[in-house]
Amino acid sequence: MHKRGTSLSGAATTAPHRPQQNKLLAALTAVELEQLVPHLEGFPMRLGDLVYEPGRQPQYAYFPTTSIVSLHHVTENGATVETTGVGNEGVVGISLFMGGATTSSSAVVQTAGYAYRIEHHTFKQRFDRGGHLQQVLLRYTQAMMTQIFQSAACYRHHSVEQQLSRWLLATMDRVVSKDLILTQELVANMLGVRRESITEAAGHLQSAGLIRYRRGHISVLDQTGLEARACECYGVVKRELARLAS
Amino acid sequence: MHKRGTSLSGAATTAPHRPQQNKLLAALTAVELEQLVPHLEGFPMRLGDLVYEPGRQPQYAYFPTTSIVSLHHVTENGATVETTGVGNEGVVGISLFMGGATTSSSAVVQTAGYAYRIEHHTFKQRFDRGGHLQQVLLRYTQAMMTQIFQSAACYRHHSVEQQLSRWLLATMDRVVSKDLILTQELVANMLGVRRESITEAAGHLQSAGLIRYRRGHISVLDQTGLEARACECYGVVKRELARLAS
DNA sequence: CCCGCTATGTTCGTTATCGAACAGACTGGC
DNA sequence: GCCAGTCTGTTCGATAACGAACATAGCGGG
Repeated sequence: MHKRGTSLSGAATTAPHRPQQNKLLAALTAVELEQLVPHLEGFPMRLGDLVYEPGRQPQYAYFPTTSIVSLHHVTENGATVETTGVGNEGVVGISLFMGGATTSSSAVVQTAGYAYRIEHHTFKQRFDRGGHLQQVLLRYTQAMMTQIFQSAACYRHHSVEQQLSRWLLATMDRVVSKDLILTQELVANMLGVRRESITEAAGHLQSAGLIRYRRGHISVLDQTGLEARACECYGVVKRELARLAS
Repeated sequence: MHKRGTSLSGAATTAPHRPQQNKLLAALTAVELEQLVPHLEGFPMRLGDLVYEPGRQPQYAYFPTTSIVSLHHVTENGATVETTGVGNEGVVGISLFMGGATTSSSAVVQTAGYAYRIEHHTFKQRFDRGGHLQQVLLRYTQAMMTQIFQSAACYRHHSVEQQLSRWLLATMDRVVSKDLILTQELVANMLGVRRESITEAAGHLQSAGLIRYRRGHISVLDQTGLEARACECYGVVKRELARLAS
């Protein structure tokens, strides 16, 4: 009586995660995706997990769906900066198909969630076939480069408060919830500034009514207002990502 | 005995410019290079020439031989930073094969000299054939990303004097002469700092006997000493370029 | 050979960020 | 319900880089 639905409908409604939640995978043709799916392994990403270590050959590429991974650069004396964040719009593991084997960056899970991962040989193999998959990946790589260009300019010329605003907005765009789970210390490491500078900047944004935060949480209250405080970098990167994704 | 070589050796010694002076072209197989040569056009690069304009579709890719091109990012209020320099180790026009069409950067000739250029359709076509050319270009792209990662960290964490040292060393590596033709104003734009800051830093380096400069010229006197003053970024990028070029 | 342009030098006060040190407050686990 | 550990708030002085204004000096074209 009930339950006459084929297994498909049941599966579709109950499946909590699908590869298509990642925009790069979603951009593939049906055929390509189908061929790739057997090699994709759902993988939980826990906050703080070290996905890539600089100088080591990575074994997998990761397509985040609900998680966010942060790519970092660490200087000799331990100071860090985020070079890019990767959410469901991208992939972690560019170097696997670019040919360099190792990366100079480390990759850390910044927001817990899910990702699909693929073994590096298979990944490279599929990339080398050319076609749409290659095109999608290269375009994304270029979008990533734009992000880094912009970040470099931003680090040089914009204030901590502007950068914080920008970073919060960019992170919001990658998650569903309006509540980000992270400490000020963590954000400080992302932006490569002191924790106190974040406290101060966040204080300003809060008294302006743009965000609200408590121990370990930050919520954006007024996205538009925050955009006005942020530097142009946010908009530039967002538009470029949209342009290259189309 | 020796010289049993034919006309080839003669041509090699008299030709003032050869595509092989560019390391990427030199890394190609003989066959690939031969197929590419008919499409390569020798091209003089004059100081200050605007090679690429942000947002415009470039018509050529450029393989510098003796020239240096600087990729810039310009912020809304006109402030600039160099994101990468491209000399004979690279190519200007990544976006042509990455698929994004336009670039967000502008490219300016920083040191006059020579380059070989190739029309963008042909370039893309050759790239899409895969093979060694593609591999070489992608590897270079990755090296370029490393440079930008490092620059971002550098802009955040290192002093103007360190950055100036680094930049001078990197530039020296790309030219034959020990005498760089550039003003302090120009260098300031590269590093995204005030001209006065460069005057000050250069003054220090000069009194330490590491460099010598006069109106429009800077010469490096003590490369090793300069490396000691520079931040790690110089060495990191140099090693990575070497690694990925091999 | 001189004039004007442009590059460099120098000064001043101002600002953002740093670095260190410590106080207070929240939260999760027992 | 308490305690330990961690996160946040606040202070202080130090410093690097900024912004503007002006002085000097070298170079190249007429």
